[in-house]
Amino acid sequence: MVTITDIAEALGITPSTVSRALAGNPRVREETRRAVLEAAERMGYERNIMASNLRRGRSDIVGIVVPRINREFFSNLISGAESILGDAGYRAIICQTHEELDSEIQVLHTLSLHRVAGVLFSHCIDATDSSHVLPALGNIPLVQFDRVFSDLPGAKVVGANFEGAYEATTHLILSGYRRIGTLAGYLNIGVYSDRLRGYRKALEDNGIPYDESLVFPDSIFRESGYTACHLALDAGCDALYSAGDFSALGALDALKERGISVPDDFGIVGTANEFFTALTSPSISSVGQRPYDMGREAALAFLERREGVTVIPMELHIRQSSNRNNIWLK
Amino acid sequence: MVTITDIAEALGITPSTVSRALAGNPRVREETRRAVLEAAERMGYERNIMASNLRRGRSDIVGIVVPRINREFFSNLISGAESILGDAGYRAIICQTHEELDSEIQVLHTLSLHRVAGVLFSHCIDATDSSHVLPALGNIPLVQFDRVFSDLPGAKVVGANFEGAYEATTHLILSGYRRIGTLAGYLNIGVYSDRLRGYRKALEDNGIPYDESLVFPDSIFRESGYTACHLALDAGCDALYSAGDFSALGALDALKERGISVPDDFGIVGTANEFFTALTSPSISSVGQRPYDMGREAALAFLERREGVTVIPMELHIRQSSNRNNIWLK
DNA sequence: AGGAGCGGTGCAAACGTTTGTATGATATTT
DNA sequence: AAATATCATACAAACGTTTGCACCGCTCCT
Repeated sequence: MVTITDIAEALGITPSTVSRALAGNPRVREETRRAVLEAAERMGYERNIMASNLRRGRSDIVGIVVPRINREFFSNLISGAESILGDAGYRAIICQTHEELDSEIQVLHTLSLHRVAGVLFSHCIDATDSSHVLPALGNIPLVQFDRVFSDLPGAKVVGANFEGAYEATTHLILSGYRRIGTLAGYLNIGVYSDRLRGYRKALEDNGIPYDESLVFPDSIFRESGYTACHLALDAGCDALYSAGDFSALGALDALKERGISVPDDFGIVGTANEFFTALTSPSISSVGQRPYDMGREAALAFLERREGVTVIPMELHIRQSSNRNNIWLK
Repeated sequence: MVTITDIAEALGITPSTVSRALAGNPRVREETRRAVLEAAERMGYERNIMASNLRRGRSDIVGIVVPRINREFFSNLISGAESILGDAGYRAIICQTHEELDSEIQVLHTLSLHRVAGVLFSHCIDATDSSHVLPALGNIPLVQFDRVFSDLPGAKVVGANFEGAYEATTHLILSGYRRIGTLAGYLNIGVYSDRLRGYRKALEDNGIPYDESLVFPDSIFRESGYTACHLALDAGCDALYSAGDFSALGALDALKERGISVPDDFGIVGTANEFFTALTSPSISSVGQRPYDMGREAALAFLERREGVTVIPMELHIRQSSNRNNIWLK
């Protein structure tokens, strides 16, 4: 392996000058700089990242922490973040917490030990408050996305959850559904409480009283969506706004089981715009979160050491599950 | 930050002894070792990974290189690998190539610069031969999985593609389909050529002549599957074994467009057992690859510095798209 | 009794980079 | 002309760990 010392010897100068030349430090003569770059190229020099990291006290790696990577939302978000980080000379190290708090703490701590340059982070469902984050992470720059703790420092990038849920619920109302429940997520998490607020506001703005008995919290998985949908049906619902797509899928399972026709007799809108929502029968309407853009924004927020909250608009994708009487499509 | 020097001073010994004690080196007295561990714990010592990496010339990070992370197969494989690597004290850095050769070379090179402890690797479609790998990667331990170059050193972990395709095709034959084509993948890639061989063998073992005009290569995406299925229909096919699930989905699109009833008049089996295959109407039969196990095996192969090929069995999941006359399910 | 073997520890040199400070040579000011 | 500023480079000390080698004291052998 060729080092800066080798280059220095070859040129009759010292490693420090080589280092500065390579770093683009203005305190080295242009002529010297060119000679160094030429020699480095010719000799096949490649900076020893580990030595550089040790000396500078931090690495060129950014940690991306997500609950799971096999979600359309998170995997696309990661791709978006990678595209920005890569251009800026950073590498991403992707970590899954599998929705487990212990794993989340562990992961943050490991990233901290690796002195990563920053962490892009979406916390797991099990994390009810942020008290574990800073102790595990130390003073490493933090950017939160999607599921954020508002009391933590650093930038936050979130979808327009309130507006998205508002739009989805309004859409159900305009489609003529009258008793609209919601498969709410975990209400201690901001994204889900925002969606619930949006749902509620949409009802109230349309003169429909908000009925807490039609709110089914903690249902974002297929199983819990299935169970909650049965309860919703028993409560007389004829539509559901679901804060997740997997729970919307579970609801569809329940409706099929009961032989209820969707969208004729029951409407559903999910959230996240997972790939599969377009494939089910009926296909599932869903409020999409533009994850790729969120990933890019999160990466930019890190690079620019941004503070404050960036909100990414959401988009309603109307499909069969809410397309009553075919009034929305074709 | 507390260092081994701090611990050494606190105990009146030298950093070298502390280092050896922490590493579990047998050349340090048991009593000393306990004292060091106790002091380390008490003082909140945490090894500086960057210094350790620099000195040892390698890191505790393992690179996992896949074409895309938003595939059920790859994301589950990653989870499997992570579970093993984590227990062994390694961290995974996940890299996507997005099926682009340039990106693949870049990624391997970056991992090499980071002196990762090893690389678990599945190459992209664009890579027609292995000539770029070793130059970019240097002498870092390599484990290939799924899409492997047989001429590269190191362990390989692959699904039983031949057997899987054989089973799927046999299943179609037993279902009474008579003119069975195949949506083959990129035949310069081992997994796909193996699947084609399995398909062919199954036909021949059942007295059906292999007809090259029913082989539609390069179709593993939804679009290419759609196009190829139209061609297959024109060629008189009444069934397709597809080497991918997305192409099977595309085939379903084409069949719906033509109003052909599946599975009554046409049978399909895909490959990979993507989540969505169970959700379409009709649901898509698929040969699954047990990605989680493959990930575990790949990680173990790295840890044990294994050589040679490990084959993971595949499983046929029979769903509606090939369940003619309801003979297989219910 | 003298030397060999061994268990436990210390010494010091790495690993390759970065960076504060010193140095020497010009250029600029008074 | 002397003092001062400016520029480009050199010097050397880090960063914290690991590890070959040296060393010391002890036991065991012949």
